[in-house]
Amino acid sequence: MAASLSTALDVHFTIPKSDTKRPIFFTSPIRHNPTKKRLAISCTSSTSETSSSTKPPQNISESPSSKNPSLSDQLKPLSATTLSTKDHQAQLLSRPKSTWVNPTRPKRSVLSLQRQKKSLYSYNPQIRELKLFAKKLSGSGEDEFESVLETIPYPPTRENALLILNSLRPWQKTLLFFNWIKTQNVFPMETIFYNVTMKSLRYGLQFDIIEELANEMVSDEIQLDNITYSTIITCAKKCSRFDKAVEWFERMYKTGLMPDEVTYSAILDVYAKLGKVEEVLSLYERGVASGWKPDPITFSVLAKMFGEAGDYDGIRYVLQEMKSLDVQPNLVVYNTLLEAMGKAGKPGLARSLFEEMVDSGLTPNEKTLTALAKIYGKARWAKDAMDLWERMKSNNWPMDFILYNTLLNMCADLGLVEEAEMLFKDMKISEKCRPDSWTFTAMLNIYGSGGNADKSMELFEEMSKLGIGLNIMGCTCLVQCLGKARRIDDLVRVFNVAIDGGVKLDDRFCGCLLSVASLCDESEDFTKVLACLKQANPKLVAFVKLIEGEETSFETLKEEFRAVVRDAAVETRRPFCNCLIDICRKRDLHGRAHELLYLGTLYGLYPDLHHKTVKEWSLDVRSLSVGAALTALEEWMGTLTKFVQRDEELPELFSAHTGSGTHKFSQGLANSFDSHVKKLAAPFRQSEERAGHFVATREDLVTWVQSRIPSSVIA
DNA sequence: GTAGGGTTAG
Repeated sequence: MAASLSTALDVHFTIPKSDTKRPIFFTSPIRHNPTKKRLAISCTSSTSETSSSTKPPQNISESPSSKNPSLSDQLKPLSATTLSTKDHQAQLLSRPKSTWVNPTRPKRSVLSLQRQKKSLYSYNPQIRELKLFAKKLSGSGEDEFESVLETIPYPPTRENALLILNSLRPWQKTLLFFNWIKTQNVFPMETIFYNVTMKSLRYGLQFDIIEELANEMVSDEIQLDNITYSTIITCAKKCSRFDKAVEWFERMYKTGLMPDEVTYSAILDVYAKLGKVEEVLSLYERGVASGWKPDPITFSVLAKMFGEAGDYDGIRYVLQEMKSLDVQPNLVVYNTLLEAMGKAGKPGLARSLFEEMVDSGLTPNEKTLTALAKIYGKARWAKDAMDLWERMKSNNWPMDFILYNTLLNMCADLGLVEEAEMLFKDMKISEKCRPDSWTFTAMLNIYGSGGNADKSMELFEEMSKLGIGLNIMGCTCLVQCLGKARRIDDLVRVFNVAIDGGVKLDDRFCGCLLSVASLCDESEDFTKVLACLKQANPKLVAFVKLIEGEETSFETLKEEFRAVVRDAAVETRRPFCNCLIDICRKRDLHGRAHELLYLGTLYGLYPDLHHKTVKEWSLDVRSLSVGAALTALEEWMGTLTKFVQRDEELPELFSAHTGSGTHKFSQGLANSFDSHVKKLAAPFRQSEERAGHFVATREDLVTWVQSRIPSSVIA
C-alpha cells in the first residue's frame, strides 16, 4: 500500500512517463522530520523510503518532455546545479535509501509563505441602492431578468458591477449578470469578476460551469490566481470530482504559480477525503520543511482524515505536531479530534481531551457535545453521559436538533427511558428543535427495545398526526416490537402505512419480519406476517413454503437456500438462516432445522461455531438465535454420541458459549439454553468462573450420552 | 455568503 507513496505523488504531479527523473523535491523532508517515526508506524508494508529504493536510479539531467513544466520540472534548476547526473547516480547506488538532501542550500519551497492579498474595496456611497437592486434582481423570474436589469440605478462601472455581482444569488442570477457585464464592454474583465462568480457557482455545486469559466480565463489570458484555484479545487471537492481537484492543482504548478496556504490546505483536504494518508502526510511535511507554520485548519484536516481511518497513532501525531509547532487548537480542531477519538474507539481519551478543552477556556458548542454524547452512548458509559448532561444544563451550553437527537440515541444505547422522555418533551415545547423523523426513530428504538408496544404505537399515531413519515429504521423497530407483543394486526397496519408512505424495505426489515414469523404460534398470524413479507421479498416466502413442504428434497432445499443467501445483504444472511431454523422448530420440523443449520455452516454463515483444543471442545452459539443454538447443541450431542459409541478420545471439558448479554434490553440466549439443557437433563452447568459459559466434564457427558443410547445399540 | 481552506446523527 505505502509503496504507492512516491509513485502516486509522481503521478499526481504529472511527471511525463518518459521522464524517469526523480525530483529531489520528493525525497527530502521525510528523513529530517520527526514524523518519520509516525510514517514507520502507519506503513505496514514499506515506507516511502523503501519504496523509493525500489525505483530505478533516475536521471535528473533528462529534460522534461512536456511543454508546461510540472512542479518537479520547475525545481529542476536546484537539482541540476547541485549535483551532476553521475554524482547523483553514485549517491543512489551507494545508498539503497535514496533520500538525499543538499546540506548547503535551503530546501525548495512547495508553497508560498505569503498568503495572497485581497484588494481593498473603496467605499461606494451608492452601496444601499445597489444592494437593493441586487436583491430585486435575485428575486426576479428568469423572464423578468432583462427588464429588471434596465432599472439599474447607476451605470455598471467596475466597482458598481462588483458590488452587485457579490450580492447576487442563486448562481443562475450571478451567471446571467456576469455575462451581461461582459457584453457591456465598459471595462476589461479581471480575475476578481471570475472569482466572485465562481464562488456563487460553487454554492450551487456547478463544477462544470466553473471549469468552463476557468478555461475561458486561460484562453482570454486572464490570470488565474490562488483564489481562483482554491475556489475551483474546493468546488470540485464538494461535487466529489476529486480527479478534477487534483488536475487543477497540477495545472497551477505547471503555470508557475505557487499555492499559498489556503490553496495548499484545500488540496490537502482533497487527498485526505480520498483517503490518501501517505500523500497528505508527505505534502504536509514538505510544507513544514518549506518553513510553513500550518494553522488550525490544516490540523483539522489531518485530524478528520485520521478519524475517518480510525487511526489512533495518526491522531496522536496531530496532537504532537500542534504541540511542537506551538499551535493552539481552536474549537473546530477540538471537535474534529473528539470525533476522531470516537471513531478510533478511545472514549477515555476523548473525555480527557474534552476536559483539556474546557480548561483551556473554550466553550463547547453543539458539535462538541454531539461528538461526546455519541461516544459515551456507544461506549455505554452511563455515568459520564449523565455527568455531561448535568453540565450541559447547568452551564447552559448550546443545543440544536442534531444534539437532541444524538442525546436520544445515547439514551437508547444506555436504556435511559425516562431521560429520553424528558428530552422528547423538551423538544416538543422548544421553538427551534421540534421533533423530526430522526427524533421519532430514536424514540421508537427506545420503546421498541424495552418492549413497550403501547408507547410505540402512541408514537406511531402521533407521527401520522404530525405528518412525519416513518423511515425504514423506525419501521423496523416498530414491527419488531409489535411482533414480540404478538400484536399482528397492528403490525400489518404499520406495514401498510409504511408501504403507502413509500418506505423502501430492505433486507434488515425482511429479517425482522421473518423473526416475527418465527415467533407466531397461531397459523393465522403466521400467514398474515408472511403476506407482508411476500410484498417485500417473495422469494424468501417461497422458500419458507418449500421448507414446510414434506416432499421437498434436500437437493432442492440446498439449491433454493443458496439462492436466498446469495440475494441477501451479507449482514443479513446469518439472521435469515437463524430465523428460518426458528420457524422450523416452531412448526415441529426438526429435521429441516438440522438441514438448514448444516447448509448455513456449508455456506459459511457460522464460522467458528466449533473450537477444539486438546483439553476442551467448545461450541460458540453467541451469534445464533435460540432455535439455531438449540439445534446446534443437539447436533453437537449427536456427534458426541457417535464419538462415545466408537470409543474415540475425548477432551476433559466441554463448554458452550452463549454470552451473558450485558445490555439492559438484551434477551437472554443463556436463559433459553439453560432451560433446554435442563429439559434434556444434559450435564451442562453455567460456569461461575467464566460468565456466559456452560460447562460439562467428560465423565458426566459420557454417562449422560450412554444413558440416552438404547442398550441394543451399545451391545 | 464580504473574491479562497477545516468540524455534528443509524
